[in-house]
Amino acid sequence: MLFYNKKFLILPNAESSHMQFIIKLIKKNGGAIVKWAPDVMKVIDRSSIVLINDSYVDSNNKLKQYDIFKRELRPWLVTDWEKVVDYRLNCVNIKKIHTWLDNGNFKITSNDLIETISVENSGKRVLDSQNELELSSNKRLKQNEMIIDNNDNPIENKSNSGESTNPKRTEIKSVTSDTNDIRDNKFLADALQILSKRCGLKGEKFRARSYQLAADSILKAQFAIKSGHQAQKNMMHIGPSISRKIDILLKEGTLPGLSVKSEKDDNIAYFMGCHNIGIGLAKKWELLKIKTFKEALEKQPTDFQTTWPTLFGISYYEDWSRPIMREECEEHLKTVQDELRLIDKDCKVELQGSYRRGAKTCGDIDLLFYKEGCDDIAQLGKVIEDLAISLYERNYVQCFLLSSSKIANIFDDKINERYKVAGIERKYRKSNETIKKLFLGVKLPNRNTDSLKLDPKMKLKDDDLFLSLNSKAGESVCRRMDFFLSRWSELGACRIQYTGSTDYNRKMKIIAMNKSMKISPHGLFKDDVLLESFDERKIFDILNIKYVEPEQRVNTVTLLPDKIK
DNA sequence: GGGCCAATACTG
DNA sequence: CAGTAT
DNA sequence: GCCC
Repeated sequence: MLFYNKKFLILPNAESSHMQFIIKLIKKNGGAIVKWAPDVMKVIDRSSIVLINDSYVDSNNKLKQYDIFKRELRPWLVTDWEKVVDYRLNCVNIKKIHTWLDNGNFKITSNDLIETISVENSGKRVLDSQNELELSSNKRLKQNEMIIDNNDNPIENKSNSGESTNPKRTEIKSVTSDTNDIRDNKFLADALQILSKRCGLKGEKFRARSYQLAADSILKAQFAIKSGHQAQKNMMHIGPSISRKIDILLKEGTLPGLSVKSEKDDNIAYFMGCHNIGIGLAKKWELLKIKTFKEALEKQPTDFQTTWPTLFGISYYEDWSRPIMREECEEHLKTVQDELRLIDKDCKVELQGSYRRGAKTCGDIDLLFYKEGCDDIAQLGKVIEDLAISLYERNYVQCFLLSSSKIANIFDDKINERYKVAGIERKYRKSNETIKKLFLGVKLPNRNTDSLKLDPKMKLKDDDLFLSLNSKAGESVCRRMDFFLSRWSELGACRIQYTGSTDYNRKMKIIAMNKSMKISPHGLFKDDVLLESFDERKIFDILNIKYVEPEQRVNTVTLLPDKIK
């Protein structure tokens, strides 16, 4: 067992078939492959070995073609790569595997070590493990954890007599692992996630959700999964079908057709990457053999003639799928705050969404506006409308995705310009007078962005570039910003809603339902009687959920009770 | 077999 | 109402 | 696809 007790990471990715071959060699000789996933830094240590693809190593054992190397890294993992550099982990050419095997001797000399260059001098970055990394875009996949007091579950609700111990807890401990590694669970979860995505593209959203929930509970499992039966017995969201698939995955290492990519799925995914294009339109266009937005405009102009936000969705397709560093979010907040002070000095604004959950990168910027003592949404609506218009005139707001008659007055020109470029007729629709929220595209003035690379899957096709307003290298990137309003009396409920995550909110709502209550941004209700809406903590209290800070309200890997059987 | 989070805004 | 968004 |  040449590689016994050794952990290997493969970079920039381990997806090629040659890499699969090497992985098999390593495993056969007792080594462990660390999956290059968002939580990778929790798994590896200083003795871990980083194997770098030969194509990126030159004859002097230095990294070469660094740009391409970085591009091959999943974009949301670039910061983890920086940590590899910071930690000075041992990096060697992956070819060394063969040398070691040939010599029957595992040894790294200083000559073998690859020189890693420092990536960015962002000295303020903290090496904590509590980071949340998210994909951008509105249809993002998330995999994280949420902590809800486990004294709340339907079973206890039915018989809320004696205090019960949690049988699941002890059971987990008794199933402790043997030879398998808990980290191998990640492999199963990854496979299920691919299936989830695939179902999502087909529009089978509940099936997709099932796979996602199954993947999440596998990720949170405290023991190594050794069989489908074991998983089904001990965990939520794993039924007969997924149980069978787990067995196949454990035995064969893959599932039939798992890695087969379909062009159809790719096309649908391409369209759905655009704001305002959902599964319905995407499928329709795919059915019509449409491959690009250009073709869609030609063949289906009616799908655009009133929905001008779609045109901006195409125009900013790439910019809007780039992750945003949280530091940039803070700059945006400041910009908005400065302008807000001029319009209504009593109105307050704060960041919500993934920023408030402590994410290092965010998909968009969610801002919540409120004013002490003010429950008048119409009044607040006017404030954010004026605010957005001022910011538009100052060239900070680039576009609106919701409108009002007042906004239409100043913004119609830009809409018409887009229609002209798109080459289709616009059909007008009447605008509303009042506003309750706004969706915007915004840009910081002359800011040299951005260390965060665009996911190659999110590139506009060449045929669609004629509509692009995306930033070029070195230019400021357009970001999606949402304005939401809260009545003063409902601030707590609103903060819960807009802080999320979506999955956290879902579970919270299920808990409320199980107590015959309901929760919305307007508050926590029982029989339509308001129980609480102002105080975030009180809402948690009444629901009998332990209050957790936003950082812990990330999704799915939950402390809700597991299946009790 | 029915439901899978709730509420709200906007359009065809 | 169905679809897309938050 | 899973849960009730």
